[in-house]
Amino acid sequence: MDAKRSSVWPAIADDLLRWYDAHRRDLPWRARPGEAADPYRVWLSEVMLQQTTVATVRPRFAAWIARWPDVASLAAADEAAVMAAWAGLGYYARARNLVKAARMVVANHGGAFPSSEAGLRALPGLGAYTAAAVAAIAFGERAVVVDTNVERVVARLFAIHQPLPGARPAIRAAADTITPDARAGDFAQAMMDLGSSICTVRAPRCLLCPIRGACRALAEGAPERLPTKAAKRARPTRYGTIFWLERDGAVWLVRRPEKGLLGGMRALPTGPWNYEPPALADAPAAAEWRMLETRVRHGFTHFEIDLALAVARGDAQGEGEWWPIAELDGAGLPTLFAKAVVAVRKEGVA
DNA sequence: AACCCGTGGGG
DNA sequence: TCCCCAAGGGT
Repeated sequence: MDAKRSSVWPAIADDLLRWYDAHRRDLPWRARPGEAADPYRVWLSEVMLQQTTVATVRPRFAAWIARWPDVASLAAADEAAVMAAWAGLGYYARARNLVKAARMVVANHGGAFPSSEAGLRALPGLGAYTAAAVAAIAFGERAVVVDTNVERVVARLFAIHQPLPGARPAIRAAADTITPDARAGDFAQAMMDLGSSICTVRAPRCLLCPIRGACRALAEGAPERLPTKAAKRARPTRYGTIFWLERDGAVWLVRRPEKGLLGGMRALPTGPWNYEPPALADAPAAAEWRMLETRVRHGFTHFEIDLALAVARGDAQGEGEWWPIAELDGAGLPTLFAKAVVAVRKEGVA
């Protein structure tokens, strides 16, 4: 580890920080200039922003802070309530790890976040990026912060043509050479602001870029072609059945297994998800199931699912809970099942 | 080292 | 419509 190495290209950091001082975005989790950052807010925002857009996170961050304003309150929270509060944000392991990490901070660190990159990296849900980002932004440590924005900016700045993900080590090494000792957090956020507003994926606004003079990809003439990426695999379609079992104005909900897809989330029962057309296997009850006309299609990262909707009235078997249909909005269902609820409300159970 | 893990918006 | 993408992490 060479955590205290100064940048090789100080002029790049200087130009970028000057630009940042004039154009920085005003974001709810960002401390005002001169104010101390709150590690809890920095951490929470970084986790929410993992693979998730600023526009999506903005309102969710505010609601979360209103409910759990500090680590101690989150550590004391009921995990099911936390999972429900995360519903719709996706990548639900983030919510499970949020609770685990908060409890570790309280139990093992006296309620204060570790300030070193290595200490942060030991908490669940903090990988290389997030640990570096929190160390830099919340604690001012010099850390090499590489997210997808920084990858793009650096790949262009140094004209790294090797495809991702193979290019990651080279990109990180290059990022290290421009990371300054001072204002590490501002530098990281400046790189991300630059990537999101100037050095964009499709049509970079190079005329507005504060470091265009140093950009080798611009000199080569086609910065928008970098970074290059390995080809992606096709997304297969799977099929399955969602079961809507109703009794006395309530519907039968289950909790999905902790690990795997939508892990730990409240859900409608489903059968197995196969590459064949759906059947009534694994129904939560022996009842007179009726198939609705509407089907639910939903895309995940690596496959698409096409689900039939089976509805019935009757008693349930196994583990689960009756949930008042009128209060389903508060159940914290992932989007896939929220779509099913809309479909059932439209067609009715009869 | 691949693969798994959600969702909503933009072009 | 369809594809790509976003302040990635875990295994």
